[in-house]
Amino acid sequence: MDATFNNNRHQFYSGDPLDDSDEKAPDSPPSTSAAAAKKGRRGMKKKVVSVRINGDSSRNSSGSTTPPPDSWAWRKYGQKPIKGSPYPRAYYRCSSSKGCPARKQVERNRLDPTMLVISYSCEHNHSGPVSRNINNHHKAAAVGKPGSPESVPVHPEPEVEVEVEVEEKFVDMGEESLITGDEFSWFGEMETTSSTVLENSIFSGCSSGLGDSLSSDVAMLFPMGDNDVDDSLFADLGELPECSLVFRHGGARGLAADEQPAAGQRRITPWCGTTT
DNA sequence: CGTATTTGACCTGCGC
DNA sequence: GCGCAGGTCAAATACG
Repeated sequence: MDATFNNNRHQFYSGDPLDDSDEKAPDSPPSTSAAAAKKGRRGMKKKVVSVRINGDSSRNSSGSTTPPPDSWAWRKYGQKPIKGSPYPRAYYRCSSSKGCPARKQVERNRLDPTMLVISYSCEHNHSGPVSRNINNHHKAAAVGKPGSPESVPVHPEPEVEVEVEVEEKFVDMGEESLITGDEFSWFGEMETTSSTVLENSIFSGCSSGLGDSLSSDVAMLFPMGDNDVDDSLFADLGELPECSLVFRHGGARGLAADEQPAAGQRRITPWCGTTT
């Protein structure tokens, strides 16, 4: 057993982190935490979006440490203070599906504490997540969500159309960059008048990730107008990159002709969703 | 009793 | 090669 003080942790890292990344998928490559961390958590694509929360729907958690409610279930698996940022970063894992490798990082904007920066990172390099179980907590938490994890590498495709106003920063954003999804369904609940979503340049890069279906991340900054979001979790979130696309609730502006789905309306697509 | 959340520790990756 | 930072996992605790 633990020769020293290393309990299961060592067995994970010391033994074969890659193998035990999630649930040990002999067939499937490491696609979750350990894998990402080893492969290149810093090199993996991630979508960063900043959204300003009005403060109405964010309080759904009754002041808990839960980010805006989305169609998926997220479970907090860790929190760490970021150097240089007065605010810590919270790490969430998708518990909607047992094999959902989707992860979410929530932090508070250093410059704008009222804004939440949510980074979505999901990498589906395998087509059979079924074998991948979540941690102990996930084993029971992964339920109650639509979509079959068996064929769905990630979350199901949401059909919630979120109107976001894109600022001039919208450039390389490919169709994949579109934020779609259930994930943003709460968007409409949050800021019905002025939801500002900042999309990091990374976002555009993520679009490629979708095409690759390997790994994509999205981060959203939620402006917490009040304090609905919980103070505990976002008590000290980090800041958002300067190069972020700003989406607005009400009409997409500055969208690329390609990106403009309708008259100023943008469809948010799940970076990692979809596939198929 | 079950589930979710929180804290601590360890490992990996990148930068200098 | 060493150090720093970030990220993830596991276990324990708390709440429903």
